[in-house]
Amino acid sequence: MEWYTGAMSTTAEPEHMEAWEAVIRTVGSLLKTFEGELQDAVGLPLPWYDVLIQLSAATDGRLRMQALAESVVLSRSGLTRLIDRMVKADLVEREHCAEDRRGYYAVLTEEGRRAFLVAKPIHERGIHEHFTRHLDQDDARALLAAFTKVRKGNRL
Amino acid sequence: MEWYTGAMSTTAEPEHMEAWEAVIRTVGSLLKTFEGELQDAVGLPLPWYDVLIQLSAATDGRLRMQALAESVVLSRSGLTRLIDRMVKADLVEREHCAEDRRGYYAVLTEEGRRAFLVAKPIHERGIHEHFTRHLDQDDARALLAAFTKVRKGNRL
DNA sequence: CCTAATAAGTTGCCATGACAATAGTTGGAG
DNA sequence: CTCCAACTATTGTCATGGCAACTTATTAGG
Repeated sequence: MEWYTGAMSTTAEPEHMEAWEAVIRTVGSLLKTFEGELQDAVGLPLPWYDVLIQLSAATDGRLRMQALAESVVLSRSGLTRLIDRMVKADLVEREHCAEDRRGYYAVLTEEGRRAFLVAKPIHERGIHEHFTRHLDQDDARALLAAFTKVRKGNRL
Repeated sequence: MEWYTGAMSTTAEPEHMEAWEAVIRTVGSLLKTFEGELQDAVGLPLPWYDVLIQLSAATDGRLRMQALAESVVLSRSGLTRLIDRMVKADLVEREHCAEDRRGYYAVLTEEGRRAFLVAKPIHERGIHEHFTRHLDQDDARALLAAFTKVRKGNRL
């Protein structure tokens, strides 16, 4: 279907466009803020924290590189280097996969678990302070509903 | 661009945290999609397009580097390099600022205006296809309202 | 005025991430 | 079986962005 050809493309739904604009600018700024807070408080970059979250949520604190890359939304090569750094920092270990010898697991170390437990409340406070504090229950519900629709619509 | 989910909350606002997670995940994927579409169709990276938007919206198609850096959410040095590339591509010119000789304007060239006019409908169609198409008027309004609150609350 | 403090942009240097090519592994078709 | 296509992860190379130092210009204080 082509309802968005011709005149539509030059005057496309100003209210929707405005919403998107507000979303990306705000999210961009918030991410910078959160990155700074985590860095200052625990010396942990946000991508590291994201890996810690994913591994902490996984059974046995381990995930295949593949799965981790998808949940972190980072390229495979990007994740390889990220894990390299975290291994060097003793937060994560690599473990050869027994069933499929092509694969590797990234596994949380004790140090990694500790770092996560320290970082988590700090980051959550940041989210509250800069994001959720400004929203009431209806806002949050509407937001969640809208973004869920978009995700499903794009099969993400 | 980097897209990191917050932790699932154990605190008092699971619905808010969930909303943030949905936002950040969805936005991350959408940005990758839009970047790819723009790149394929016009060979234009998303940050370039963002600069073109800002300059097109400004009077005389010109903005101080400082102002541009803020609206694009990039550090000053980052913007310097971005503008360097766009100058090399003839989309933008630098112009010495008369009132304050420390300053520079980034100014749209004719080529820049044309590139913007080509890219704009493509990008807007992408936004429609992957984002706004899945939202009704109420969703869009709620979204805009919520993110506006957050922005004001953070003085962004 | 003249000097110190501040501001606007740029540059050096480094960290991070993407893309393409590569090595090792698996599994299926003939 | 064997060979080849597909898959997992890593590596080489390069582009991009940030921080801190620096240059040049403006402003404030005495």
